Amino acid sequence: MNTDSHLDAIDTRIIRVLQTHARATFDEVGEQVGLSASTVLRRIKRLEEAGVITRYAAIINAEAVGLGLTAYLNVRLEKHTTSHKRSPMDAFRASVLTWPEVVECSSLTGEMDYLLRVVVRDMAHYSRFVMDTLLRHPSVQDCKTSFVLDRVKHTTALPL
Amino acid sequence: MNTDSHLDAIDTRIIRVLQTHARATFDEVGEQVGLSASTVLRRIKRLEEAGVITRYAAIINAEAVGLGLTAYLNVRLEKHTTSHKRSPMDAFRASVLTWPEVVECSSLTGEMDYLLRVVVRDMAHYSRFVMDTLLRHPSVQDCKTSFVLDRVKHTTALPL
DNA sequence: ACTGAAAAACAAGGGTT
DNA sequence: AACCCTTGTTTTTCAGT
Repeated sequence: MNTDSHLDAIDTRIIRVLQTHARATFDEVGEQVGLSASTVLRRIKRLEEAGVITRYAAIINAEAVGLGLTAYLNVRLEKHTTSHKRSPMDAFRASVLTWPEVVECSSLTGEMDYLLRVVVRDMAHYSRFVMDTLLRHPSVQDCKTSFVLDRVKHTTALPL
Repeated sequence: MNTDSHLDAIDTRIIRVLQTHARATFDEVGEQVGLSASTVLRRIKRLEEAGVITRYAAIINAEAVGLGLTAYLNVRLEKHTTSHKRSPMDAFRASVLTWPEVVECSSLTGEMDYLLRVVVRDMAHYSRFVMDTLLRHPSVQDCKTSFVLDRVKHTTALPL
């Protein structure tokens, strides 16, 4: 989790390959960057240990697995601590981590406190999530939904 | 790219493993789901060919590679076609695909037309992107930025 | 630091139940 | 549809440059 992991040009090129082809063999990566498989192996291991590469993910077509609806949800929390134990913020964060529908959650500058990306099967499921789970949460004051009509671009690759 | 790829319980479990461990060997996946490596291989190949698994991605720690600032950008487009060639929508979409800072872009219901997630090195870079690129685009009417203060949750794994 | 060779592990296809 | 077995490939270690 280092902030300055002093990557050289070859590390950057290796990362670029793995961002789109995470199952490439060390030989294949080596061919792309002009290095032997064993050297590539050592560099990738170093990047993993330094926390630069955090994990490898298969990217799944949501519609193909029956998850046809995604929404962005702006959430505003209560401003006051009702209990002496912990803040609404901490309670909300802990809950978000347990809700599988929420695939992404960030705290933001601006009027709304959090932006969630929520992926569900259909509108019935979405409605249940908002009514029965989100709005019932004691930390949540209100929320605003925007449904995704079309995904124009969706990459997991950072601009390197 | 099928919408009904009739996945059985084992396909679902294989996907769950690969979503978080995309470089696992077929043996390792097989151990998790109780199947032999060759059977797992055939099922994964089938999922790839059916477009259920679209690709494999190494997930990179943005801060560790010097990309410390991420922002959500709500964009509203011009409503009128100024040229007879194509709509502002098409022009905007085509441009978004060429802007590397934009890692995510969806069209939404609600007041704003598009939501972008933008990842950059620092505020200077962000400012340049908005002033010199985004707002200069002929299709763009206006935009509103929310900066990410903290990532509470960020998974690439769908809730299966 | 990188390479190349050698051993161990793995992938991938065919035959069998 | 799944398993086992076999062959070719890949990973991983290690001595050498």
